[in-house]
Amino acid sequence: MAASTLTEVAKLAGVSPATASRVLNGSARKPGSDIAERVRKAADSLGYIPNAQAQGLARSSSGLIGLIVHDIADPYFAAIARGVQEEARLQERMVLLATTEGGPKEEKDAVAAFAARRADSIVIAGSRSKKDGDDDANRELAAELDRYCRNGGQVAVVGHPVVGATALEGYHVVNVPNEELAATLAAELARKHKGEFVILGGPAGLFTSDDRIRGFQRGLADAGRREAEVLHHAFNRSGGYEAGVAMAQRIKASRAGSQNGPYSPPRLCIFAVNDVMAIGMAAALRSAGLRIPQDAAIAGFDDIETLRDFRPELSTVHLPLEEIGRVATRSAASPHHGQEILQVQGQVTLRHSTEQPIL
Amino acid sequence: MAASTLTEVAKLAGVSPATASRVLNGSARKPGSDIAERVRKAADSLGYIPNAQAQGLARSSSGLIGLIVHDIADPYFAAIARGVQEEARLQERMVLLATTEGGPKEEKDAVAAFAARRADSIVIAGSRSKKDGDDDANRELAAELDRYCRNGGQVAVVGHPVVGATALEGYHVVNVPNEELAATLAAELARKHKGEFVILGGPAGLFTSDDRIRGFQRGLADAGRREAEVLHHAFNRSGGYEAGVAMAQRIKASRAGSQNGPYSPPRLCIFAVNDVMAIGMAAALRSAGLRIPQDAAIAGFDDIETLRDFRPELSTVHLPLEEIGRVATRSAASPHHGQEILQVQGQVTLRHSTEQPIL
DNA sequence: GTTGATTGGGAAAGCGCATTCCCGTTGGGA
DNA sequence: TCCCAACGGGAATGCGCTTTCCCAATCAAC
Repeated sequence: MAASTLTEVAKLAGVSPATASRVLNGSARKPGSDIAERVRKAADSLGYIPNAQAQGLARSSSGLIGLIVHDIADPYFAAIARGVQEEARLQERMVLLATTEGGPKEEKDAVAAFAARRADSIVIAGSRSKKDGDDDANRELAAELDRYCRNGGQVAVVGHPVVGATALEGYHVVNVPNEELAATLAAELARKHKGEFVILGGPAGLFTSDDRIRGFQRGLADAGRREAEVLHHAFNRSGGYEAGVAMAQRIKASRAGSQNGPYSPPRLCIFAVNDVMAIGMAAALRSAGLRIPQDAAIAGFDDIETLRDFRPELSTVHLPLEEIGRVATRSAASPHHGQEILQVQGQVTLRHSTEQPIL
Repeated sequence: MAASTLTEVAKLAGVSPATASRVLNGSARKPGSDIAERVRKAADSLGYIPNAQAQGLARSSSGLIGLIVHDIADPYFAAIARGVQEEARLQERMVLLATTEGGPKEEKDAVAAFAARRADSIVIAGSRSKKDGDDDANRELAAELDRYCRNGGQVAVVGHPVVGATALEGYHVVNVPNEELAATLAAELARKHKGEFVILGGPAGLFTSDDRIRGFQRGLADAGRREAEVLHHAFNRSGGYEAGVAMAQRIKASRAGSQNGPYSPPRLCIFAVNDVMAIGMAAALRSAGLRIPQDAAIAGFDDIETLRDFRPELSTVHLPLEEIGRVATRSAASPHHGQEILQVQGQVTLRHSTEQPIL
């Protein structure tokens, strides 16, 4: 038995398909209550489920929201996805998921796929990047997005405007003040921490990472501190761990070199551009026998919920991730004239991982 | 400018829509190469993107996979979702996401929505439950699933057959040996741990939770140990934390009561039915000043990746979550005659949180 | 050279629904 | 009582695509 159609319902109820449609799928015209009742009963008895594809075709809109993330298992994206999902439910739409591992090529494909499905709006949560060799793909991505917008689609981007987007109509940007927050974090750390700083960044060219690095350096400079060395590693836990292995050796070496004096060399403060990298770093240092914050201070960024139970508690910058997802999705639902820019607030949150060791 | 259509492409290329369709959208019949070339060029110059809704309508299949989870931000579900997503990409399909908070009513709605969108298959990752008052909703869910299957849909369920499902055609069950693994865990713990056991479960009626509780009790019994007390709390971190607050008091009280003797009362071993509950419990105990594993041993279930960096390292049962997602999705893609049952393997993994304190 | 098989393209019929347009009824105002 | 407006329902069209069916042309075989 194939799924029953509107026509079958209409026939059973003894009315025309038009009337059945009006009764069942919220039209402006409301048929008489007796007829409506009959139709509804017929639909019920047949177990009628409207064919969303046909509906979408007819009214050219799909009730779909496309969500683009790097990796749904990354808690950062998972949190945003939850916000998107919540808001989607309010809008009575469904979320279509695409993961891209951060590649512009994959992002372009995802946008095309969403466009093909006539998604009402697209939320891009994954940060864009500008690596060498990505130029072409980025251009294509921008072209694809422009086309999507010209066709009436709405695009909400988290964190950063799309590079090279020419059409402004239909673009919504949820601006995350990465740079400012990183600067504030640097300022606060500089006040308490007198040693050197090292920045553990993602791949060069990744906007989110670059912004946070730039902000942190600026904060250091404003506090009259030297520019920090920058390490580039993968934007995930492994990247942090890998960096941590090297870092541990370095810390130990520098200690060994100054064994003659009564004071150990000044403690390093490591700023990882996101929490999972910070955790990777911390894990590597710990397994090398170093203690945090005694042997090195560590700060992250994002304030991932699952990591709140990590010890020592991680100093970080709180970002309202779910809220970001909600805001992006909401804004994309209400077509705005011209490009819309939304702000969200973050909050520097110092915890135990950057505390002063008690001497 | 609206998105261009197949007809427009055909017109520009000077062929019929039928031919254009055959060229662009993989049909069995391959038009001549010169014509194909012309069509492809036309499509390219117009930036043609096939309308997936129309395609879906015409060939009555959508290229969509519906995924049902309780909460996408829960790392357990996020990991499964990643597996689903990976496999979906291989199948060249997209993932439609629905979150239900575990409510049968919401699950039914999600299934209906997927059916409306003519999803090719549905993966249900969230465990079903059988609480009082859920009976009606569960029946409706089963009915909805049955209908979906009768209409040719494929359903893959993780962990547990759907209660009350009558149609067997189109059902795939990825069987997670929760009970056996919990029993093994209990056996291994019983060998090392001589004190009392307490089980921290989810809400009564939640299958996953109930299975693990039952298995653990069986394991204890087989080892000749007393049945463990069972606590029921929310199936997430807060539930664990809440239970932990009470537990901390209890442990302290029992200590105070036996201050006269030289030995402190035997250490408790707490089995939480999932990792996030275990973490919540651990956090609560810790903030009450208790140490793990010295003051209480804790074990979880699932082996959530993000929690690997938690200290003390959590004893748990490893589940190949991504693999589970992949397997479920793969199996749902290949219509099976009758009900298909798949097995996945878990692995008891003892770590520091249940180690013997050094006396 | 004729016939039958095969190929390659087009015309047309849906897929299931929304919606416009049309027509028959009814109700109210003059 | 008559006319016009408003209403309530149905027929028909089209959304964009796939696919069946049909037809003309080409080819091989006899």
